[in-house]
Amino acid sequence: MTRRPTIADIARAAGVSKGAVSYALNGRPGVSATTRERILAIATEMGFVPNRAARSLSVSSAQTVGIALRRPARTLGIEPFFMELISGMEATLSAGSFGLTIQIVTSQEEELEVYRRWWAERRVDGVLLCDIHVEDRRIEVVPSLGLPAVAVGGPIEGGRLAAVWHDDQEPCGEVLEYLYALGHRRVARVAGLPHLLHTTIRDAAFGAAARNVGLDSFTSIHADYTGEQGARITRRLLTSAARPTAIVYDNDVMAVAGLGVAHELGVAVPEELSIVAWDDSPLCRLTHPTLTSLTRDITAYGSRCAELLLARIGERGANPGEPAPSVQFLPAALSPRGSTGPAA
Amino acid sequence: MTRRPTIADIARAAGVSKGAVSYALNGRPGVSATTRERILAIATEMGFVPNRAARSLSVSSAQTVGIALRRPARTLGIEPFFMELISGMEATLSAGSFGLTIQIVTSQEEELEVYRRWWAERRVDGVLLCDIHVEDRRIEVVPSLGLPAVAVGGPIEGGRLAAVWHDDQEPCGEVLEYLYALGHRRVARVAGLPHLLHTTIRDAAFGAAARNVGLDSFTSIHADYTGEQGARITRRLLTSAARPTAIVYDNDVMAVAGLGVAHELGVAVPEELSIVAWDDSPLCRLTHPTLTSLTRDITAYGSRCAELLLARIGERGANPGEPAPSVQFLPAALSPRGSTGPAA
DNA sequence: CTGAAAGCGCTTACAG
DNA sequence: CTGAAAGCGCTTACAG
Repeated sequence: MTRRPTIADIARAAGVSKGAVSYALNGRPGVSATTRERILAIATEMGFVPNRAARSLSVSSAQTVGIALRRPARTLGIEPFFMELISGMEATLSAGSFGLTIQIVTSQEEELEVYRRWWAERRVDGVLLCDIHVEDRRIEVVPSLGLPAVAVGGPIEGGRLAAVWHDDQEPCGEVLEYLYALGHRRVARVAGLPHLLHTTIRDAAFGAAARNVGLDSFTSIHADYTGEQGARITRRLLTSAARPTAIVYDNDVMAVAGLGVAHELGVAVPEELSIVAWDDSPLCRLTHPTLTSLTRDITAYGSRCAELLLARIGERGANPGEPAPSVQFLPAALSPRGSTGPAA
Repeated sequence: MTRRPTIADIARAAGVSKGAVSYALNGRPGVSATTRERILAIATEMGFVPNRAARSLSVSSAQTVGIALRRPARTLGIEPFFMELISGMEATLSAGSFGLTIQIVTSQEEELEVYRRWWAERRVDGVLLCDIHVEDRRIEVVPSLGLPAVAVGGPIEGGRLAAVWHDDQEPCGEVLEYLYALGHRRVARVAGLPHLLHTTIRDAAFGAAARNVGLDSFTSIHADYTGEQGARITRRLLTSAARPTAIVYDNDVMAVAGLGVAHELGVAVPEELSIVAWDDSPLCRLTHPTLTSLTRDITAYGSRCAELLLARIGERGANPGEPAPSVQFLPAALSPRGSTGPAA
């Protein structure tokens, strides 16, 4: 195995300067068409691939985007959401020949530390922020580092942090109208973590939709997205005096757990209980009955987030005063399946 | 936001050469204890963080490990396995201040292309290989590139590719003995993809165990790990003439789908059918009844793989002739839960 | 259009 | 123990 060819080798072989090789390789003016051709031919023949570190050092850009996932290891795997999101991001990143570097963290403090280090080391050019909280230090800290960033979810007040988000008002209305039409009047919701921005947005949207539709009762109980809490809360709901006839869950995992509890208690789905999962995933088609869900294209969502981040990186420092862009994505749509039916 | 401090800035402030700063920062001989202290103090005061690209260019190491995942986007998310594995890898990598870069690919050709590019660009120092096939070009190609690599799973014949694997004979025996003790005589297995090394190893191990235990019948049907196929095959098994009284699944997703089919067909679990899932995951505790599974600590497994890879990277070129290490991990252990019981 | 040179921010022999 | 210098492999003004 011999040493990898460098632009110096190509320059020598072509009888030109290293600068000329660089211009030719990068498709910039500065070399004639004929020498460009010749240089390119020699480069491919030698199997030349530019050294990333050298390039990064020169242009001071890492050609890499980072994502820090703050989830306990045991729950990280089970939600299909993240892998789908990452897969979508990665597709557009690698199309732009950007890499994706990933780190698991356990606290917000650690997460911010990772960002500071990554940015100081110039290891990444930008980051994607997940699970925005209502009071989220990242909203202030990350922009103030000068680190380009895009929040997955929003909208975000303040305008310094770019975000990709989607309207929840419409899908919340769609779900409750659908359940109402099926005759449901007592609906419960097993919600996500109360300090997540995204949960509070749904809290408001569902509240408004419940009033519009005219349900007799609509209660949200906050949980942590795990199967354990999904099961426990469902058990409580199904054994309560005024048992709901339909339950909406803020993620697929809790919905599947809820279905399990219905089986356990001998409550027939959908005859005695209708179940709706927010965020469709293959999980929702694994069960019997299959779960009615709110579908969004998470892969495409991830792609959109990555696109915006690349754009932000590209225009870095261009318009420092302007508010950060806030991009709206398609709202979720209802996919009716076997777990919903007429109220008993 | 001013320019980040470099070793030149520190050298100037400390009144020493850049070399001295580098020695001090890296804890190498070449500076006295007192100057070292002084340099370190100044560095921390200035908030110095070394530029990765510059370091990489000098030492020609990227301090990064890569992993290419070859799964269709729609199935990637649902198996908790990968996220848990990645989480475990990432923990030991970041402890060694290595980064993890990830890319999704769709074919083996593309995967090899990614490795070639990563290595040529010196973007990674090594890679982790997943889903080893029976006839796998990577086993030959990757070592011949000179790219340090560790296979997740094995053992691998040939000895040029390091691997971390675990014995499947013992857990296969444990499962079938357990089912036999419960009175099961006709057992079926919904297996993984037949061209995966890991599937063929289980094929052999289960076959041997079935003979040892003395089952009346044991048949393996190969599938692709998706819920769809898990469901379809289960439906076929449960409607066949000599219906099995127990089914073992090669992953959690197919097992959950199989349970759904049992519900659909009105086959009571575990009264009329026992179900065992290989690879315990939170998924297995989401259902009712909960699934008896073969448990292994995937996070720890990922850590072990990363450790071996870091060791391989460290000893790069040290013993070119020697066969690659083959590290054995703990075998899976049976976790009995609600989905198994006495045969009808 | 082309070439020679400096620079990115580190590390590491090599002399004193 | 310490300093001055070269080098890693690129990019990019700056002269011709």
